[in-house]
Amino acid sequence: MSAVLPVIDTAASACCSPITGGVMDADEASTLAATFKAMGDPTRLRLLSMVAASDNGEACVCDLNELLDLSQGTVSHHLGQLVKAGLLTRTKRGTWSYYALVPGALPALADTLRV
Amino acid sequence: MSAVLPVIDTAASACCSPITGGVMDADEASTLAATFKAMGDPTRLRLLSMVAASDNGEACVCDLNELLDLSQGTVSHHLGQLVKAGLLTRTKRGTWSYYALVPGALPALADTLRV
DNA sequence: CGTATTCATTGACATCTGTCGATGGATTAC
DNA sequence: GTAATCCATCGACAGATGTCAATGAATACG
Repeated sequence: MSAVLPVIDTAASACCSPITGGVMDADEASTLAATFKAMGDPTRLRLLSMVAASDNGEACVCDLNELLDLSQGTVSHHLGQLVKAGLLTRTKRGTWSYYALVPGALPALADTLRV
Repeated sequence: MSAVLPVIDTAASACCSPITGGVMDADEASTLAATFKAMGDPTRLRLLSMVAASDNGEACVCDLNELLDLSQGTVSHHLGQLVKAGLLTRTKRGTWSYYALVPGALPALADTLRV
């Protein structure tokens, strides 16, 4: 039987060659580095964990904003970064914006760190 | 005799609570973010892969410097960042500095990304 | 309608970061 | 000892980044 590979077509999925799988070329390194860079900020890491921990796996900015001692504009900026990095999705319902983890994005990133 | 210092209190060893394991507090987020930040640069990612791919799992700056189109000072700077982040070790033998992966550092980081 | 709420975007600002060239210390080779 | 090699560190600089306050667009509510 052949293995079925779930295809996740995000920025995160593009960086799947493990770090320890030989010398990386510049392009691959840039792509993967962009994702790690998005996670290289405490606020964004907390946002990720808050989204992951919220009910239904999604949270709106109003909830996130209260827990962080930052202006609304700053939080929105960080959320935008995470979306751009392919780690979060944004869904607008009415006045609210709901953010959720991109399925498989974090595990795909974890795979690049496997030995 | 000098005192024995067996404790490796690096950033990598401290970040073991998974991102999806509940809302992270600020301290934990800062510690983990520092490690991801160190990996958020293409050059440093390439350096990691080059060290991992080299014989005996270690490489000297002279080798690394040739493959990257950067000045020696810049490469040394990046290597210092990776050491500071707890991802590489530095061993000086004679005139040469050899860098190697900190055992378990990358897998520990991968664990923080598990769902 | 008008007002309030939610949130992305903009402009401004201080700080951090990546890069280089130069310097200097340590070690090896002659 | 002198010269050469290896490499960390320093000073400088342009560009990126995190933050805020203010603005504006879209929607909901009266």
